[in-house]
Amino acid sequence: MTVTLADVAARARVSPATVSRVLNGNYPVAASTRERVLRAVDDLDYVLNGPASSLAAATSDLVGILVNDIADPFFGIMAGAAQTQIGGPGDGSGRAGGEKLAVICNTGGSPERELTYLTLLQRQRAAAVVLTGGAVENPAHQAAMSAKLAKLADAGTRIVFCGRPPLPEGDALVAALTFDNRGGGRRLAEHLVSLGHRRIGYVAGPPERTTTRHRLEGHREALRAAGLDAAPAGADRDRSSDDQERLTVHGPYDRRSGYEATLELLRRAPDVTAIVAANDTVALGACAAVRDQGMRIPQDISVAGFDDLPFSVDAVPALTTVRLPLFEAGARAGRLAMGKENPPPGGIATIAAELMIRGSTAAPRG
Amino acid sequence: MTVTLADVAARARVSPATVSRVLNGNYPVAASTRERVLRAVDDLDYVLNGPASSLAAATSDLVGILVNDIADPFFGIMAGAAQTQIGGPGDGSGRAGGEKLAVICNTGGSPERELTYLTLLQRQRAAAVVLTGGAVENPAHQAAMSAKLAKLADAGTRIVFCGRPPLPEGDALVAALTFDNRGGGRRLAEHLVSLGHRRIGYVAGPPERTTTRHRLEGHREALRAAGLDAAPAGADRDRSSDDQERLTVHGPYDRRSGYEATLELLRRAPDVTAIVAANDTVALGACAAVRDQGMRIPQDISVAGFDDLPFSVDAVPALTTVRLPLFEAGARAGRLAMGKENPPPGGIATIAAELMIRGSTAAPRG
DNA sequence: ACAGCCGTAGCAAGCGCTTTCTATCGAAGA
DNA sequence: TCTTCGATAGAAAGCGCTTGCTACGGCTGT
Repeated sequence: MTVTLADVAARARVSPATVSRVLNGNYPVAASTRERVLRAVDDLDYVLNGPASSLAAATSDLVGILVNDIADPFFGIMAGAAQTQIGGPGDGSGRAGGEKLAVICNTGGSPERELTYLTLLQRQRAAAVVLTGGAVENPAHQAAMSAKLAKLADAGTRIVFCGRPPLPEGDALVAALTFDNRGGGRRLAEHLVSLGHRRIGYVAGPPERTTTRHRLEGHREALRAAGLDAAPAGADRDRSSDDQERLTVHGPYDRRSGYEATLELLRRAPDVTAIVAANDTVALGACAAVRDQGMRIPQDISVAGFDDLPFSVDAVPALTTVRLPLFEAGARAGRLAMGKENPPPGGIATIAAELMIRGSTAAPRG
Repeated sequence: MTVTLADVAARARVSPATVSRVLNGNYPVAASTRERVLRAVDDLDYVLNGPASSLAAATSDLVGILVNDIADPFFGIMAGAAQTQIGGPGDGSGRAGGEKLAVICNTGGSPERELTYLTLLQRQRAAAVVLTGGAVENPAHQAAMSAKLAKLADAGTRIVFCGRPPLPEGDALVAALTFDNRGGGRRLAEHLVSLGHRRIGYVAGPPERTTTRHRLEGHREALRAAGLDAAPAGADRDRSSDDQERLTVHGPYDRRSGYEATLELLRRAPDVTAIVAANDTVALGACAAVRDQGMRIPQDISVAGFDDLPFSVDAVPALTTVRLPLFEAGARAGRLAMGKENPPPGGIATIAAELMIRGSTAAPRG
């Protein structure tokens, strides 16, 4: 029924070994022979049997890309970019050059699913794995991840982190590209402070994620540097951090959560003059909430986001945010996964975040 | 080095066949034996060799999901939804129930890459393939796709279309879920007409895509029904379709194209009172262009989109659009791919599109 | 003119798993 | 008590491909 290597070999009047070598191009084959084989492949419409090939060669051409939420452009952009570097141009039949199959795995942010996908990829003897986005800061899970990744690396799978800090004991990893979330958070807060804001609300992501923590840390760093971590006049100095807590509301990285958290924030601290959101999607929700409360942006309250997703510039007013070069980072991660690019010195590179000042932030009134 | 089935068998003091049967759970194995095997699997940290398994069983647990642009939430949402139905909960090791590996393949809208990915999936003996989004209307490519899909189907791969019309000779397909783009386009135009608009610009997608054509056809259908396909007073009746052409500008489905096409449209026909965009992303660009021309939405000009992506409700003013149940459709496609759900009668189901009237459309002035 | 090589092609042994067919054991039926 | 059958387990034959090693010419060098 299906055409096998042997069929091609028979038609080309050569041995299966020769056909294999023509297809893999890693062994000298006379030009005339090669041509004959290629013609036979074409005539028979032969398609390599991937599993058989992977089994015999002990490696596969699968590259896994793990994302937290593929419906979120933040991940979509990175994954798409990575894929451009992975799925080669392809020649249709036979096996092309460095052509690999990039597979995007949607963990939904769940640690279990993350591990499950890693096992699935391990089972497939994946050539590489790219882990994108923030990690969950749970010691047990991190340990499990480390162990799993070590096993993958042992089996020859290349590991690349993209926009994700390397694991504490980042032994076996090939490369890590991490975003300067802390620096971005800091610069954003500095911007607001310099505009004159003193009470700044923060709509944060889920507390257990590294991304959330880093952005928030940068934010608070800036406030502290500006002497703004103190509680309002008259309050006990020791309560300053409590106050910061009050100005921070956590929730998932989605629009709805941004809306609700902002409402909650406005209830808790009606005197905030600016709101920083965990990311642009959340910021959109925050904007909606602010407006629904009858306030104008930025006249009554400033709002800022993070990531600079494509839609952010089209928000009205355009969203002040921190630009992360998602496409570039994803592409680079893809190249690293393919071994097309050398890992950065030390295995880890920090990618700069650029402050984009737009219309949604302004000096507070008065 | 790596643990194999045989190692597990040795440790559990059973034959490899028994281990295989325990893992696959499709053959009676005494409870005590099963337990012993499972313990051995655990002790040795055994992970099934996917390629070997696929080779022997002649099927794999890969399910391919083809998308045009994974950075676009339109596809991200569908793909993510499909994946929720495909990647089972997973039990970590061994082989879980209906657990499959969903792989998202980003074609970038390129016909060649689409075929390449199909070949790659064929090579992997994928269990199913889900094709999402509009197809390119090129006879040669469609023929190639038909042939490829027929071959895949022959090999036992299930084929599901999601938001994509079935191929002309849709023989081997299992199921097709198509969006009522035409109906949506029609209702949207009817809405604008009923508001009193007479000159409606259309910022369309790439001309060769089915989605583009269907939406545009629906649009023009409604205009025709309203007697608006005629050229402006005084013009030759025969030129009416020329006029429609003038009111239509094609471009890629992205924000930037929406911006530029709108500028072009405004130049060509400064008298339009409403602009319908190919989709929400394009609509955002259109809004920006309109505003940059110093016009207000909807007072000076109405703007509408298509898809109802999450950010659309947050645009200012909120975008009138046509809601497509992307998540539901994606999930259903996933279920169909898994064989968890029966295909619709006739193999093809049309999914309704709902008009969402929001603030970006209003009656024209005067 | 002969040994030694280089350039090619073939042989055959797996890669690790699934599955058909066969064997075995104990209990139930005659 | 002996046969029959159901429930389990094992033996072994591949699945289709890769690759180390061998084989075979024709060249080159002496």
